Amino acid sequence: MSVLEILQDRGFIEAVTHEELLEKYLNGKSVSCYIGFDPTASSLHVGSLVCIMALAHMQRSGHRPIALVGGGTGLIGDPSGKTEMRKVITQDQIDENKKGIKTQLARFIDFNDGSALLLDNADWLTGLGYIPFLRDVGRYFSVNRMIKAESYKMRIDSDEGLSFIEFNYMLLQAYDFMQLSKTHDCMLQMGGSDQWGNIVAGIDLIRRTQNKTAFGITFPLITTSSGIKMGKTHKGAVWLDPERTSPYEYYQFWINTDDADVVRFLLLFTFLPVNEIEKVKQLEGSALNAAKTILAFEATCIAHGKREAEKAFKTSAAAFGTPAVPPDLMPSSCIPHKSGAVATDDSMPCSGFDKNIFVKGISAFEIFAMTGLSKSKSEARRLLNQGGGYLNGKRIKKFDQVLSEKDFDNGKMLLRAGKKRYHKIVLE
RNA sequence: GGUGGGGUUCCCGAGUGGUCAAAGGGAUCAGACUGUAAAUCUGACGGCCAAGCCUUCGGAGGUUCAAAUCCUCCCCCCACCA
Repeated sequence: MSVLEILQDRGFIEAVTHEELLEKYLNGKSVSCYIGFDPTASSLHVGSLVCIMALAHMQRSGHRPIALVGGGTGLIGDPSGKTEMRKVITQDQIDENKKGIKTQLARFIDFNDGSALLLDNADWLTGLGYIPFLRDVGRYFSVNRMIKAESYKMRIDSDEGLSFIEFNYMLLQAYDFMQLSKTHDCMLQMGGSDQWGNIVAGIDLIRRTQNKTAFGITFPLITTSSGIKMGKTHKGAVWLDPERTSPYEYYQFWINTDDADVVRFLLLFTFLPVNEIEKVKQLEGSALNAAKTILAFEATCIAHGKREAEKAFKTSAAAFGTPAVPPDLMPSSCIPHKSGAVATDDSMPCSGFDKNIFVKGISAFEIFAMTGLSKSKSEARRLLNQGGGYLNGKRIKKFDQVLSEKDFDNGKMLLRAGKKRYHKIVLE
């Protein structure tokens, strides 16, 4: 089965250029393909996961993925599909962010022995001379066509407008593609659907300058079925960096997937065989929870490793009850299928507090603010007043209920905000 | 450079001297219902030593008993013209 079919079956494909030729190109031999990553943040998040998984599939099919960090273009900011101008960031920040990105990509893609590459377009962009660039590259771009491009439309029409520096972004990305085609024989660029314009621009440039055919694939923008952009929660983005989003939170993010999204997400965000995932379609109602558990486990496993996935699984079992995962449901998953998994709370968010605080006694709302379950004391009061605070599973009746040593069991105390957010307190 | 229009709480967006911590919507959070689902309903939604106090309406001053609202200067954005 070809990669293209795999990607197709799994729902990665939004659009491709010259499909038949591409199919041939990919089947003939091992080729290179690239996706650009924006280094404006020090960590990738769930929103980039489709791209990352696509590269991983490419690698699994014997091709060589190239992750291109936009160290050069990051100094500009891609306006495609954006309503606002991107903040321009400094070189130092970019260098810093690049490191983080590589570490995270390495969990999904094997960079050993050149089987995948991480490149930075700063290497060839920052030294470009303006006049030569205009002459060699700029001449091939029609402004008439650019201003009609869908990706610029939003900005052209908006009040904010589009600055010239941003307008150039397309040329630079096209130049990247051309550069990679020359230096790494990389004739395939992939990206989110907002990248279509930029990708096609690169393909055109390669055709005009080298008379060669290059290819492009775009992925759909993944939204949840409620129409929200994938990967956002009350805390903001869901990061791939375990320091920013702990494996437990990551697991929780996935297990809270909408019913309607489970199959789609299993296909996109796990490597489980398509035919096994197909069976999930027959599940209804609460039976889907088992599928969500597998989704969460697999996704966590890929991003953070099996150990962390198991810890998150057990911790969730301790908090929410052990889920029944039928053995015949997606048997390829390495989730503990058999029941009897031990529920522990290893990876539950936890803080240690000085014992004296509880010897004296402390108001519940203060503790909620201190643990971060609530952002401020006001918020904590509100939460508790509305009956959203729980101590060891029992609702806290008054916002200033005093917590003391008596409330500890075996040296620990379990707080909960709302239905899902737990926090463990231990004495130091 | 000229002329006109703008910058409001997470976002959109009302508000043009007191009744404004600021309408409405979205997002978010909690409660009920549930399956750690969706939808729905209810409530909350700046901070704090909490029936009170403090800080917010681009920035800095000023007028006034009282300003997001009036005046002055500055910064930024947009449109049209050059």
